[in-house]
Amino acid sequence: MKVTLHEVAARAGVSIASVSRALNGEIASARTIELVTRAAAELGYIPDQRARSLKLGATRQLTFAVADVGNPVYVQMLRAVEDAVRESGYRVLISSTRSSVEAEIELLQSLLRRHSDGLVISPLRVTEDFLTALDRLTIPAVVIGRLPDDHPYDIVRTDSAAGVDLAIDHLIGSGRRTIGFLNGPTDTTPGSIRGQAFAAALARTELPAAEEHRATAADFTFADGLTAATELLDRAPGLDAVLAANDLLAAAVLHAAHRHGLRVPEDLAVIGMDDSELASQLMPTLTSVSLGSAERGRRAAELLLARIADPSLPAQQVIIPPELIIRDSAPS
Amino acid sequence: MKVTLHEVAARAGVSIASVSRALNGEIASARTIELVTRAAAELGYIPDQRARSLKLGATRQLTFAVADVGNPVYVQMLRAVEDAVRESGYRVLISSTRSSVEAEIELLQSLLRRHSDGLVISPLRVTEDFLTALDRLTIPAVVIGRLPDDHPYDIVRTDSAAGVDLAIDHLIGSGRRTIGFLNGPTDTTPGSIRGQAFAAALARTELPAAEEHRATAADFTFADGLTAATELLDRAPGLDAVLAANDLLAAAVLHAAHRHGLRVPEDLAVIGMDDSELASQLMPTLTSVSLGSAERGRRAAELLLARIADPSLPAQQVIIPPELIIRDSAPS
DNA sequence: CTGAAAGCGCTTACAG
DNA sequence: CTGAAAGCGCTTACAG
Repeated sequence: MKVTLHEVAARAGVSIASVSRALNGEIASARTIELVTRAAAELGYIPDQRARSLKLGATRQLTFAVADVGNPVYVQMLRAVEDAVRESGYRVLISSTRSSVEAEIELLQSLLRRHSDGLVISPLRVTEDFLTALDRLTIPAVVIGRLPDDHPYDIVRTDSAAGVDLAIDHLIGSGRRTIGFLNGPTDTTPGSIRGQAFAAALARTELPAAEEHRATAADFTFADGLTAATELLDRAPGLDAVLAANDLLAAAVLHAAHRHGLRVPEDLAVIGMDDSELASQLMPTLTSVSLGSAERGRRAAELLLARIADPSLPAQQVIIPPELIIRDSAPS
Repeated sequence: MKVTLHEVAARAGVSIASVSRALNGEIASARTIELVTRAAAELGYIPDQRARSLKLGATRQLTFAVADVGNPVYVQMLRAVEDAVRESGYRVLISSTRSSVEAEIELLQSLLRRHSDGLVISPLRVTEDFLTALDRLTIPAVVIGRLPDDHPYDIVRTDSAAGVDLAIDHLIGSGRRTIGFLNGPTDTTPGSIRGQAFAAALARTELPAAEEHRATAADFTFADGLTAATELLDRAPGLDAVLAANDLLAAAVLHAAHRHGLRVPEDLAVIGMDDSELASQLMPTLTSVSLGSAERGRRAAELLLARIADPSLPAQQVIIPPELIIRDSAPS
């Protein structure tokens, strides 16, 4: 038997308007508050979110869209988002888009149904269709990543090119001379940026920058990384270091190296990117470029809350600097 | 500028009732359908989920509550739940309860606000308060795990005791004689069951079953596992195998073994439980007891959908048998 | 087949 | 301070 405002009002002997006011801290007499509070408690009244939301125009739900729940980098982001948002009484809806633009666009369309008050999205591929769908959105969105300049969204991103530089400098500094790169798909934002950054970093040095020192995995996953890493080590036996575009790909390099009889870090130094929890779980522990995933999550959530509070705010761009976390796979 | 039924009705020159019927495939003339469909398309009309939900009593949202988004076992469960539910047009809301009973109870209470039509929950600790909150729920819930017998919920669980047996038999079969156990907190359901199963399994054999061969991590995490595993190997240097209560703890054993100068599997065989994605990412790859997490997720989602469709269904209990997945950390 | 009306459960001007 | 009423955007008996 459902208990609504009416039941509480009847029990308290007041109108439903008074119940609503008393419960929401609006103006009400002490006596009303007393009666209503007791009646509500006795009946175990809980306001219906949907009705409230319909009336108020806000759902108190935020959506956080990630490309792949299996990628550990999102774990920290998600926790940070939840923490930043908890105080404000929002619930966080996680949506896993499976690295598919279609799924992302579908999500954006479903958001038009107004089940969320805001969106934090970390798109892997920024296509025209994606941008169109994003522009159609009727709720605020914060993008973790990059967007063409003419799209006025709040953006939180890292400087992964600088991150690549940190990694390369570290490898060179520790005496490595033939550095390979295992990238993810280059039609993704991170794949494209990191790939270019790697080429640029090598170009600044005297080091060999052969095409066969680079490989591209079909996706940013361990399984695809394993295939590509095996190929890479087959093809370029002279490598003494490999930078991988994320930690899952780096884990794959560790495995491929082992199969090729290479010791890490003695024969081959390996560096990942993301500094996810996986980095310390691997063996040897993984030197990784932290791209501030927790920080990005936190800042994105804050920007979103700020924009929900005041939609007229100018769009902001926050850049989180990368940091090299040195562990055993590529020591000093 | 918001477009509602009224705008579509005005443009199509019909009543809002007709718009609703035409759009929902209710009875309507071909001409009305034609007019309405076009008007809706031209205006980019998207029905408001909240209003629909309020009227219909259903939100088309399901909640999936996991203890820790950082635990890779939930990745497969989540994917399976999403897949099983996709066809039915439900959105899956992931809630991360951070291994805290309080957070779980808070979640159950928030569910009373009716933002979800159903819940799949995998509780770590089944306390009285938890059960009370579960019983108060006004929407169907499916539990992944165990519950006292007198609670008539749909349950999907594995037989982790049988899983422990598989692991022990495998270790004995491959010549191990001094088997340690790294458990998670024993006040959790899995911790308690797996701990007892380990004791029982050893009791059936001739093997030594000393108290100092067992250790308990403060939580089912890598970090807590590392502390406990290090202690265990310090205290019991004679072990030739360790079974860990999940894959994260097993990863910790791998690290602790390395620090103790033990080779895996030569000096120490290691087996995990869950057969999560982490198992093949570790090095050596981890032999692990699959507890059918994807299957549990899928079955739980199916039970939930069935119960939403027909709340009068008798409560079911589904048991997924475990399976040993042999990899390098404990080969045949 | 169609429209006017009621109602899902709330919140909030508006009178009093 | 309080209550009656309107309305958020839908769906669906009920007449016609």
